[in-house]
Amino acid sequence: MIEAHLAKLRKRDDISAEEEDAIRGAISDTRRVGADQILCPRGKDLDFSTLLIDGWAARVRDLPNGQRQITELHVAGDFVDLHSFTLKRLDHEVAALTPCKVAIVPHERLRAITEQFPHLTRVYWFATNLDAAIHREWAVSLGRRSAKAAMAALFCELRIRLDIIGRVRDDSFDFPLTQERLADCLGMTPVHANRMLQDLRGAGLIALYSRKLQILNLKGLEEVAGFDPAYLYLERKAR
Amino acid sequence: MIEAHLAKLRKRDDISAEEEDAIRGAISDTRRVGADQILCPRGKDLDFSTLLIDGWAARVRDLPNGQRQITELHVAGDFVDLHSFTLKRLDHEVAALTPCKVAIVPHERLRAITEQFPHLTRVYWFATNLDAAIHREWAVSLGRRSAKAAMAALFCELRIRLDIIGRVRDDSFDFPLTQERLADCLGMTPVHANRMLQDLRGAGLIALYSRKLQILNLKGLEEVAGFDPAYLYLERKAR
DNA sequence: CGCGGTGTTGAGACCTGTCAAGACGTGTGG
DNA sequence: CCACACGTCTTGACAGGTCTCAACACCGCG
Repeated sequence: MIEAHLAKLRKRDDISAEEEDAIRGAISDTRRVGADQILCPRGKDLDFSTLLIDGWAARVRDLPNGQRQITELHVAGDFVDLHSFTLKRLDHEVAALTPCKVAIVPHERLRAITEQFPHLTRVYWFATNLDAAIHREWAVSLGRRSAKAAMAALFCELRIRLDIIGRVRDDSFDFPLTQERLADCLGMTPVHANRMLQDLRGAGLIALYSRKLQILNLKGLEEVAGFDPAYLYLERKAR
Repeated sequence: MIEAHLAKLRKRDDISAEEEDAIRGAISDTRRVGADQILCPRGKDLDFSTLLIDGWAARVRDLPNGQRQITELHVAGDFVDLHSFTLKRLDHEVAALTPCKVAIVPHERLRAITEQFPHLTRVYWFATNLDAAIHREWAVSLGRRSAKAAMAALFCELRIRLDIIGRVRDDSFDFPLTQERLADCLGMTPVHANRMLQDLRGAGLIALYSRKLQILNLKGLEEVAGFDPAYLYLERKAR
């Protein structure tokens, strides 16, 4: 059930059998949440974190004027609000983009991990730092990449992250976002997202139909994006 | 010497005398770095982290085409690359914007803290999560705020962060960035940054001359920005 | 006094947003 | 089985925000 999570961790460091047991033991419960439901509310005091077992979720910031910015996408294996363990409350919502299955991990059990498993603590600390690295890359896209390049970069990132959890086949994977939500990731309007998508399709780089994304020319896509996966920290090291 | 750092930590949680000693003991060395020098290189394996004692620094991502995006500004008291402790290398540079004084903290001593001081570990984990929250807010600015609002939001953020370390007087503080670097924070061109600055000045919201920023109408500035300081986690809580 | 970095201003081009209409596709109910 | 409704995708025309290029002003410093 937490295979994707373990795969993600073990991509970057060794996790001992004892640590794996500690992780499994930290889960108190499992839940299902419908699409468009709020997984983690903004602002409220939280006493547990949420591990995404299956489905897609997003960190969402709603603005006073009705606009929204998605600051990160989450897929199976991601601890969508591990940072709430030290922050105690979130500055954003986490929303389910599809029906999701999640595991609940009480903060008291995370706290116990920090008392008893220093290495596992560092591994989870690393995981939140990886989220921050993804945020920085998105800032680069939002600030300095053209709309087309930003979209290409997002697709390159997702291909790697999904590949780690075994959800990519021949550079193809499920991509359940509507164009409107894709636009919310990239800080543009849905209309413009649509046009950029057409550009990428027209250039023979991708195909995206019925929520399946196929990368037809990975090298070309990475070139358009100016993509460098260094920020995903794909090397296995003692943390 | 690390008063600013302690003030920042104690704004969000209690730090015991013993923990304070551990922090002081973790510093191996102190250095001075000139303006425009690189404090922390990108990509290289690092075995120490850098605590900013005095001066301004920035996390910088350089793009192939010569553009740059600053993803966070750092002021005295900030651990500019605490995240390198678990990441082992950085996906960005940290550059000195002014002459800086820094303290060096070897990763082995941080590791010892994670083995011996679980609470202090959580406090530092929190600190990196706070950086991530700032990244998210910048993503909102870059993606969804107008150029003028984004600039206003940055000034609002800096006022609070600098106030925590006692560097604000009557809503005025040193602001040593050139307009070009300000533009690099906001993902715009220097010319446009200049015009937006004029807008804010013209509206009587701020004055910025000879590297001093004075906020003349804080309420108005916050309104223009749509500013909500929730993401700065200004409440003191057991982490 | 001259120089280089920085700040300011203008005109025009370009990218992206806005508004609006229509196409497509899927599920529902008659 | 068809008609319809709704969400989503697509397209066009135009507006507006931001960028580009260029020139000039300002200022601290050697």
